[in-house]
Amino acid sequence: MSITIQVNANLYLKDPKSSDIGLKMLKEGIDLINVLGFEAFTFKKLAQNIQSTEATIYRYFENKHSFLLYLINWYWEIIAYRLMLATANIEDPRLKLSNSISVLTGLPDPAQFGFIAEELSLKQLVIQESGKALHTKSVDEENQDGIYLLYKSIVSTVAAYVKQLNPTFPYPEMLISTLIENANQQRFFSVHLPRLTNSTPEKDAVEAFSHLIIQKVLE
Amino acid sequence: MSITIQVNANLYLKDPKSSDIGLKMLKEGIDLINVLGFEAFTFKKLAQNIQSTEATIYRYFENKHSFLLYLINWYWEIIAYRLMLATANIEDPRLKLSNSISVLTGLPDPAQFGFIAEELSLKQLVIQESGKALHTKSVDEENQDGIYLLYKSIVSTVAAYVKQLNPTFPYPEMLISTLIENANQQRFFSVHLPRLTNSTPEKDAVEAFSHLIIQKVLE
DNA sequence: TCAATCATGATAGTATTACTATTATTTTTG
DNA sequence: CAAAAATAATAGTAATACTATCATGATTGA
Repeated sequence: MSITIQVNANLYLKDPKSSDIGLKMLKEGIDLINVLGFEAFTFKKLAQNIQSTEATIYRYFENKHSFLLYLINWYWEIIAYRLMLATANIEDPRLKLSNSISVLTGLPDPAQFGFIAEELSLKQLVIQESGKALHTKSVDEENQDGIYLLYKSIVSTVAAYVKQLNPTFPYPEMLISTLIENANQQRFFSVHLPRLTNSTPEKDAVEAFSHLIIQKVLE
Repeated sequence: MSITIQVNANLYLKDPKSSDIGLKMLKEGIDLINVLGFEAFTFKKLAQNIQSTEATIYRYFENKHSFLLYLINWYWEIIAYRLMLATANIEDPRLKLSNSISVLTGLPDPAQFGFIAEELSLKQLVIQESGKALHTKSVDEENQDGIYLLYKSIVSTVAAYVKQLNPTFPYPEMLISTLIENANQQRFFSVHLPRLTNSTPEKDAVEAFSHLIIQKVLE
C-alpha cells in the first residue's frame, strides 16, 4: 500500500525534499514566515538563516509566492494522510464523516499515531497566511496548473459522505468547505479578535461547533 | 435626505470625503485595486489615474495598508447602515435575525432603498482583499486603535438576536462570524474554485445556505 | 583516478516599491 | 488681496524581488 501523494511538480523547480539544504529551506522557512509574517519574509533572510544564498533558494522555488503555495500544499498532504487513517476500514458513513470533521477542524495531537513534526507550525502558517496564497490574481492560472487538486479532492471526498447520509441535501461541498475555512478563521479570531468567537486558545470549541453544525444540518 | 457614512478617524490622516481629490482617491482606488489586485496596486498608479501625485495621497493616508483598511471599514459602515434599516421597528427577534442574515450574506440590490453607488465594487474588494487586511502582524495594534470596533459591534448585535431566540446556544458569536466570513469566501470559490461550493454567480446560494444553517441550528 | 558534471556560493546588478523631503505653484479663505 | 493651506513637481532612499555571472567544491561515471 502506498500512502504517498504525488507532490505537484508545478510547485517547485527542484524538489526541496531531495537535499539537505532544501529540507532546511522548508523547516526554517515555516518558522521564519511564522515569526515575520509572509510580507516581511524574504528569500534573503531565509538564506541567511540557513547559511546559504538567495541564488540557491531561487534554484528550488520560482518565487516566494510559490514557496508559500508549496508549504500550504504540504499541509494539505498531511491532512489528506490523516483523513485516510481516520476513515480506513470504517463502513458507516456517519462515522466516516464524523472522523473526517475531527481531522479537518480539530487540533492535531502530538501524541497520536502518525503525527508529523512540522504539523503544528504548518497549521499555524496556514491559519495566518493561506488567505494570501489564494486571494491573488494568479489563482485561476494556479488552479489550471492543478495546484488546488488536493484541496478539492479532500472537499469532494468528505462531501460524498454527506451525500450518502442525506442525498437531498443541496449544499454538501459548501458545507464542508465552510467548516474547513472556518476552523482556521475562528482560531485566528480566538487569538486576535476574541469577541468574534466563542472559542479560546485554552478551551478550543471549533471542533465541537463543527460537529454541532453537521449534526443539526443533517439530522 | 442624504446619507453620509462616517469612517473611523484613525484610518486617515485627512478625511478623503472632505475634498474632491480625496473622493476621487476612494472611487478610483476601489476600481484600481479590483483591477490590479492589492499587491500590484500602488499610490503612484492611483495618483496617475486621478491626475495627482503620490505626495498628495500620502497626505490623506499613512500608507497603502491604511487605505485598504479605510475601504473595508467603509464597506462595514454601509452594512451597519443597512442592518439598521432592515431591523428598525421590528420586535420579533426571529425576523430581526432573519433580516440581518439577509443583509450580511445576501447580495445588494441596486433597486432597493438606500443603495449606495460604491456598494457593489466595495463588496467585490472585500471578497478579494479583506483577508490581506486582517492577516498581518499589525492586527493587534489596529484592534487596539479601534479599527475593528464596527465589525465586532455588528457581530455582537446579531449574536444578541441568536441569544434571545436560544439563550442556551453556546456559540452565538461564532455562528454569526462564521456566516459572515463564509459568505465572502463562498463567493470567491464560486468564481475561482467552483468545485468547492454549490453556489454559482448565476444562481447564488450563499444566502439560502446561511438561512438554512441558522434555522437548523436554532430550531 | 581523473575529468566532466552539477550543486552551491559569492557577488553584482536592475527595476520597482514604499515611502520621505523639499520647493514651487495654485487654491481657498478671512 | 494677503496669508494660509493644499496640491504639484521633483528628487532621493533603503529595501525588495528578482536575474546574471562566474568561481568553487562535491559527486559521479568511464
